[in-house]
Amino acid sequence: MQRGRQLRPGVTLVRAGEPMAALFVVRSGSAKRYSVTLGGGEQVHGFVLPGELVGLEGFASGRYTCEVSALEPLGYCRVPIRKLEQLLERLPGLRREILRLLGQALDESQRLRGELALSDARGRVAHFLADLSHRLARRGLSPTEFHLSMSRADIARHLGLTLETVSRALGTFKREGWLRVRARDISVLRPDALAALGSGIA
Amino acid sequence: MQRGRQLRPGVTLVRAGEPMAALFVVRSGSAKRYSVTLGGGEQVHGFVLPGELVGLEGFASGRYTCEVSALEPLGYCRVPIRKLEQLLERLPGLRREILRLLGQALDESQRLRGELALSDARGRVAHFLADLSHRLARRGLSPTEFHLSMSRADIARHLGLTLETVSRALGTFKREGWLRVRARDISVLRPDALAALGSGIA
DNA sequence: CGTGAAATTGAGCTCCCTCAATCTGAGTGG
DNA sequence: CCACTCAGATTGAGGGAGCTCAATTTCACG
Repeated sequence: MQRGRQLRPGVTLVRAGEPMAALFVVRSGSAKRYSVTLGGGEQVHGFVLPGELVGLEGFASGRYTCEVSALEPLGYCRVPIRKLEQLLERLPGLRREILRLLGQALDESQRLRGELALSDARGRVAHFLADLSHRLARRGLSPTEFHLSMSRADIARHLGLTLETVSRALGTFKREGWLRVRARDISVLRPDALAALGSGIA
Repeated sequence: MQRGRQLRPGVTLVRAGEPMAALFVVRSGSAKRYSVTLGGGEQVHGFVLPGELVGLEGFASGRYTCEVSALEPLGYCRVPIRKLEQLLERLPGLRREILRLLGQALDESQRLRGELALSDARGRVAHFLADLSHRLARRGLSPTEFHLSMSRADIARHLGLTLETVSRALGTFKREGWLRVRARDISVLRPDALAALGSGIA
């Protein structure tokens, strides 16, 4: 396990198609996971927060299948696959842990897919914020006051919307008194309302 | 590995919330993966074809997170987790294989999510058919002549559409000469056109 | 300040959803 | 053999959510 590495905003951590030589654990900052479509557009798969893993999809073919690039200064650790396999040989607990992490990623991805299928625009944005809030809280950060490291366009491409629609949804939440929005700084005033809307209570 | 088991249409193979005691390999027939929303609706995650695995998401928490029920008479094998862990202890190849399978499931789920985010109704239906065709072909079945074991409503709930829209999309494809549709029997006449539309060439 | 990118806001239009009627086909009983 | 039934699928009409295009406005950075 190699640690203490650092990346500047905009720099790419892994590229689609590269052989998967390592997993990465994000320590600080945030990153964007995306792939480039045939038309040249970006398909945003999600955002990586501190404490989360990068590169798991690579197990499928031995190559990464999407790009991950830093949105903020990104601190991370690198876990070489060779090293990981050696450890898996000896440590049954780690075996279970890596299976758990993969299962979690899978479950989460499916839940996100369901969200897309069921919710309308406002529901998706609400869910996005509620999810972000939840993940920040798990890392001991404030679930109600945070900074969006990604643009409205990134959020839109992640949620299958346009950036205008994302902006309007935020505007609605603001008007309803659920949020305070100042550019990319968010204050959540009514987490319950967001969570409800984001869970398909709509 | 216990084999030769059989299930009747409509019967449930695993239930959400049950402890994950085993993985399942489908041998014949097909199944629907879904979960029940708070409102009582079905959220269809996908369909399981012969040769595919059921239960992988269970690694996340040790419990299954969605229901899987047979659409047709379903032949399957049961792989107890205890047994699997014993084998993982001794067989490095199997360790890599299970990681590969989980990675594949994750990658596929993310690709599906992207599809939902990018495509319009016809694109989603085209992608659904192209994907089905591809998966059948991998199992040595005909990629151009097949039977849909799921209802239009199931397809719709899977794609985040209404059943009417699915029906209309199929109608369009038929009118354009891309498909022959007779109830649930599909003949693909222009696989290229479907694949193109389903890949976001739209 | 000044400049350019990002975000907000507005107006019109399109695609899909909603609601409703019709059609098809498989299973049942007379 | 045929009428009946009922679920699933198709088709039609109308309305609304979100996309497109375009004009400001706000914000970050020099």
